[in-house]
Amino acid sequence: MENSVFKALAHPARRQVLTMLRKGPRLAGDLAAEFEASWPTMSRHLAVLKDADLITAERQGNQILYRVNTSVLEDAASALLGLIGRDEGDDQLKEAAE
Amino acid sequence: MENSVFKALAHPARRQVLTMLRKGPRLAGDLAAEFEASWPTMSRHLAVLKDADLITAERQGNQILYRVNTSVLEDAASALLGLIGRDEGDDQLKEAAE
DNA sequence: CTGGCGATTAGCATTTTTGCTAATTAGCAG
DNA sequence: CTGCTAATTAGCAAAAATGCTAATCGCCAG
Repeated sequence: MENSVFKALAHPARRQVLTMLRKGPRLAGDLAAEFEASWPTMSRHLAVLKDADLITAERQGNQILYRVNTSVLEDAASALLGLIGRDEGDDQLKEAAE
Repeated sequence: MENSVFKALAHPARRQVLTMLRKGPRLAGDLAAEFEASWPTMSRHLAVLKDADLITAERQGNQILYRVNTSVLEDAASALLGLIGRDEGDDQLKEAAE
């Protein structure tokens, strides 16, 4: 679960996909067009992201619309912040507490 | 170099090392003792973390003391939050793509 | 039904990561 | 120096990730 998220984030192309989805949902082909990699390669990157629940896919007739799943991204960021030394001992924290 | 950070975070054992370092610096052997993996394996995980600048090593006579580098961890968390398309509040970061 | 487009799946080769044992380095004590 | 402990590096094999081309699936127009 959490593991697949960080694994998914490990590849630059996949992080870039998330960056592209930041401004809003986009079609698979639209995303693939912006990469050097072949279409099937991008398709697999998208599958990895979907597997990690970082994005969701929605069919729109002929094409497929992807959108970012912000809550999972937030959880990951939270987990990282939780790794930063505080006096408490829980590895799951919800608030950035700034 | 963001890339090496996320790559380093991709392995559960390495995230667990960071968790252990959260409460304070620890000796390499002390860390290795808490894992099932062999000592050399842990040594390499530590090397990966050090490569990503997520931890720093300091010799203490016979042993080596590791401590977490919170700023890099913060940067990574920031990068993740930056991937979220929310336009309220904190938006200060360099990009995580590439 | 057929053709075409969007996208994924299959299958394969290459590279990277992981994890082990054995060998080595580094420091300290005598 | 020798011996001992702490930790890393070397070298290898197994597993996983990456990326390609070719084949396939899903959907819609005609």
